Amino acid sequence: MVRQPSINAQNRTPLSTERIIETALHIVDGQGLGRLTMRRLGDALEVEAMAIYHHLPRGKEQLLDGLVAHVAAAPADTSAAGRWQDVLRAWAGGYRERLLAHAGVLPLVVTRRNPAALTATLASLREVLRRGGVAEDAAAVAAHTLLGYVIGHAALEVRGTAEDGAAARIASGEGGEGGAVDWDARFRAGLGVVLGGVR
Amino acid sequence: MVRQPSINAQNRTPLSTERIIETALHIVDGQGLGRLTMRRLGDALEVEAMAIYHHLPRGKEQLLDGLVAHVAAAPADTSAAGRWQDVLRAWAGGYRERLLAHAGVLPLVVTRRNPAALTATLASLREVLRRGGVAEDAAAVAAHTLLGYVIGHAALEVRGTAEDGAAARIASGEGGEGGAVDWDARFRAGLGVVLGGVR
DNA sequence: ACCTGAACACCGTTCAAGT
DNA sequence: ACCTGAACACCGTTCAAGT
Repeated sequence: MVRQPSINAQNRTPLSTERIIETALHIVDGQGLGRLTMRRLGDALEVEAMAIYHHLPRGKEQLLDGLVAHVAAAPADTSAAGRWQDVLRAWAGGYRERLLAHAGVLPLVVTRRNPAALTATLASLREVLRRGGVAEDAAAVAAHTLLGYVIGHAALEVRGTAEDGAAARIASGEGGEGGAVDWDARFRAGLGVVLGGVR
Repeated sequence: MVRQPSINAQNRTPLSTERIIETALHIVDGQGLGRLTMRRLGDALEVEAMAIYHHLPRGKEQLLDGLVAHVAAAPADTSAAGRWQDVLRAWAGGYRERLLAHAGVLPLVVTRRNPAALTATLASLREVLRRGGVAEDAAAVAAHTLLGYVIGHAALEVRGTAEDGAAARIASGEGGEGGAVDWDARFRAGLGVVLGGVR
């Protein structure tokens, strides 16, 4: 493939941190985290890989931090009307979908990268509970428990537990649609367990 | 460093899958997942990196699968006496410690690798609940919820949320030992929320 | 200021060869 | 059967150079 750098360089929309992160997320969603390399990212941006370092001086580390921030920082609506149970149920559903849509970054969310992303989310959950009348200590525990559950459940879900499906099929005979786990229903049920346990 | 291959090769305990996995886990625990390379693992085993492929034909993929199996496959004691709540509380405490002791492999547990490891653990939780008199459907939900919570909480804990500690310090004034989060207490409290929600 | 191109020190893995 | 050594196709990153 032949390039015409000087011509392309002028007609291209310039590089930006925003565009780099979004392109990287697109690669991870489409091909997996293992195929996200600086060189491939450069190709997708129609730029030499080394140009990325001008916008992200800390290199790939900073790129991965940006991905985590982009998917894990999704706070609950602290000004929403209604019971806190409903507000948190709605948040949890959205957050789960977000994590599943970008399952490739889940391992990064779990690693130490980018403390701020999850902390903002955690603070919003605590705020919803406090405004709903839950005591300070119980709110801190519940916020942590809820976020832990949502992340942990998403992790189990992503792994796709084929054997779990097989076990359910054996236990339930031939009823239903063939024994496949209904993840939506199971998530909602587990969410009920968690929210129902908050005092 | 000069080697004497023929002499060393004879005096060394031979390579085995067991020894390879354990040495790899030692590297991950001590230096982090990012520093686990086939060449470094070979050095630690006092062997050329390529010798590992003779025991793990699928290479690094198989090595990582082995690490997950080694830490994530820790089923509950299905024949334990006492209330199921106490059995599961004990299991959860042990499993959490296991995950925290090998925090470097948590990202691997979260990824698709090795479905069998978590499935065996999940089945044991369901069995404890069923023997305790919980209905089939509720047991499946509770097992999933519990495992999800323990993994998710461990993930939050590993990230060490420094900002969370700062927020708690502001909210609580100068009481206690300086406002640091008591992770043990928080884990137990969250566990109470989850177990208390099971019908 | 923004991007390129060559170079460096690594990776995982294959493959022929040794014992 | 078990291990070695060279080789291949990649990595992330630095650095001098171009515009």
